[in-house]
Amino acid sequence: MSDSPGPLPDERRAQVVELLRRRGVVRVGDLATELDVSVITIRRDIALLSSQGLIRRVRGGAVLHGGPVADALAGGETEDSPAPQPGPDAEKPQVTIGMVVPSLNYYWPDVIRGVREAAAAAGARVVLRGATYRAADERRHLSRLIESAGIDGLLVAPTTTGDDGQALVRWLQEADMPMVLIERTAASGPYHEAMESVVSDHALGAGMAVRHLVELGHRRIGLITTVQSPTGPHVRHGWRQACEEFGLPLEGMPDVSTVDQWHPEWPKALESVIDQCVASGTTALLVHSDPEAINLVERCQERGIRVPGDLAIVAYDDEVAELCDPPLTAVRPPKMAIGRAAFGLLAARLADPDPERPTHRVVVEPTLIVRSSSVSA
Amino acid sequence: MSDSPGPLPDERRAQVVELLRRRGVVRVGDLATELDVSVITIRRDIALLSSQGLIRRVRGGAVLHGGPVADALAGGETEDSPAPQPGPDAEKPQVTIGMVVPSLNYYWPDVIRGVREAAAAAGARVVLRGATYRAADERRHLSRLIESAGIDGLLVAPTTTGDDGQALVRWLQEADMPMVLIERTAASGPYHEAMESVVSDHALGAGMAVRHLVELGHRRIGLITTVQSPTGPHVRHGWRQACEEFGLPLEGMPDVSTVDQWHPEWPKALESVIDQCVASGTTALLVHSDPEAINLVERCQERGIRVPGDLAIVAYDDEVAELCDPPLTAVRPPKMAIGRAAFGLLAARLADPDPERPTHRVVVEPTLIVRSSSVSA
DNA sequence: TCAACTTCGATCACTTTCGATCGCTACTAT
DNA sequence: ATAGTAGCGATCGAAAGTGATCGAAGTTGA
Repeated sequence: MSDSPGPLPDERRAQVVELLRRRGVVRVGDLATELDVSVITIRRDIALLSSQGLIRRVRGGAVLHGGPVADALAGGETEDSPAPQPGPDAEKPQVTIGMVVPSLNYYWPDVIRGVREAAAAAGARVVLRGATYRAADERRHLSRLIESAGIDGLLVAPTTTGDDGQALVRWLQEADMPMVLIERTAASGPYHEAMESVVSDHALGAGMAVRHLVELGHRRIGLITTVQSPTGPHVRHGWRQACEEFGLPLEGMPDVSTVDQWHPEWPKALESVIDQCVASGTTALLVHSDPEAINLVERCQERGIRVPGDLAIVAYDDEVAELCDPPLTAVRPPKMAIGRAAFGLLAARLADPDPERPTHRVVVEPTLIVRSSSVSA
Repeated sequence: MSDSPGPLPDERRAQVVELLRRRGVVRVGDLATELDVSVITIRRDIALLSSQGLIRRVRGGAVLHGGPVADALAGGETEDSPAPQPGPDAEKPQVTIGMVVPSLNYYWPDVIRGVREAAAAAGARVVLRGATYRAADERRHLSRLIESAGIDGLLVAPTTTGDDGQALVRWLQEADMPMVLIERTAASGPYHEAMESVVSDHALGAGMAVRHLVELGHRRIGLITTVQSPTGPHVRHGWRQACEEFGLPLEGMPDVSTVDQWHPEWPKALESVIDQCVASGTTALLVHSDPEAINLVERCQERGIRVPGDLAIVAYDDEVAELCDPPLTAVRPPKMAIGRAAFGLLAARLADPDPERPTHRVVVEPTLIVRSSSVSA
């Protein structure tokens, strides 16, 4: 060894990478001579750098990832000379998740953001498809995803009701692909084991709304949901349970599953609902979902019914509740947390070597956002 | 050391950083000579500066973040030479979890193993305390853990029933420390929001047992649990639900919550239970938990009642079910998965910068293990 | 197919570097 | 004046890095 000390080990390794970047190919013997160390040291350096995904080791030396030699040999990577991955782990192949949601509007963008955020943090890729709340359409998207190369698992919010929905669920159960249901539940197998799922606790959310209204002194609290909403039954269950817990009257209270605001019958349904509130002395109403709640508030004002003075309103979903005048108190499902938890659950299953990993179901809690439609100024 | 005092410690450290900025790489020996201090002083300086994220320590010296060496090796960082993080903490301190379980026997060792395994994978430390199924004892352990230095979060399976249990839960809710309940649930806050928890789906487990027995042709299925078991009510709920789903008779069927096998009244209770089975024509029995199931099988054999020929038995917990003769079919809660999921949930909360992260609850599915006590040879 | 040559990696010995521990000194607060 | 604390340096065992050797494996040419 020469009089002056050579470079530090990491400094030398950086030189190896730099020389390789310049030349595209390097030889062990050449580097040993240039850097004034033994060939075994250079071999060890190259082995380490390769294991870190920084260069590609070949016999006698190394080549640059993305350089002409590596490109010509693309696809012929070995386990101790892998192709570089953008993820944090050079040797870990990138996981690809297929995701099918019933809509790319309204509720779902925040769930999707949660999934993407968690996937980005984990170095995974997400292939997203938006369907249309119809089982047949959903199945078409799912078939294409499953049949396409490279999908490791599925995040899916399938239609589960009706004959078509039940058939879709059975088809999913037989798909033999890791999957997590989002905001849906289903059972499978001879003992009705549940499928893995991540859901909001809508019953608890509705219960929060009822408790909030009871705290404000209300005792006649009604419920409006829209037909065909998968969330509706859970909201109704929670509303009923909480009313029973407080001994509130259910008999004669508005308990309506109505058409949604796009339906031609909506204006009549809206009048009927308000009439029922007036007739029954209802002083507070939980409405799923936001757009219907906003319409209801506007129509009340037109009829001289003050909100919240005469009728306190709590909306559900908190998508656009804030835009109402007055801004609506609302129950907000934890959409981004749902997305993150769904990705996490699927990733845990994909990463778990145990083929008999038990099914996990995750329930995430909504938040009550108190605004002006339930509390007086 | 020269006559005049050297620079102040922080002054010297600033010089280290400045020299590093100029040169890109520095050696410990060189700096020690230049700054007229020992190499150990420079090593300590470099260690401190690295922990502050200002420089990157390598063997023999340091390199500049963003300098040529660091850039060339980017992506190849090791755990003791991490890339600088935007977070407040360049060298993430080890997370320490306190864990209090009601017993270090029977059910809990596998849960503890699950926690330890997940903690080891995450580089976290677990401080374990075994209590005695008494709220006062549990509270004593918890107080000591909370008051001790360095506990970041709690995994706890507290007594939740009785006045003492409810007081313990309220005390936990006010503790202002991240925690996850294991195999327990509790609500808190003005809207009865749930505390974070990881539980086995014992109702589903009981339902699996009933389905299994129905598949074997049984229609008169009884239930035996032991008083004061936190699992018992969930098992009973699932048994009832599944019986109702299949339209099985509940009236007149054994539905007993008995003393456990250590109780002096156990032999009489056992006789009574078997008498009820004979009198009611019960052909199958779900028994929580294993030791009582084994005792029951033995006593049946003594009375000439064949298992499973005359009475099919499914045990619950699968701790020692296999040791029976015949080996018992049993429902096995997912204990290690529970431990892993509990640690994961707490770790996710500790890692999440969002102070309003919603509460997550995880439900994990048991497994039915079919052995000889329910199927004929 | 086989021999010759090149390359690789395991093993061992040696050197360098690191960090825990302990003792000492200087400084500060009481 | 004294106790406590911070900073420093020496010592020593542990860990990391390096080089030599040798058998094994891969490549090439006849």
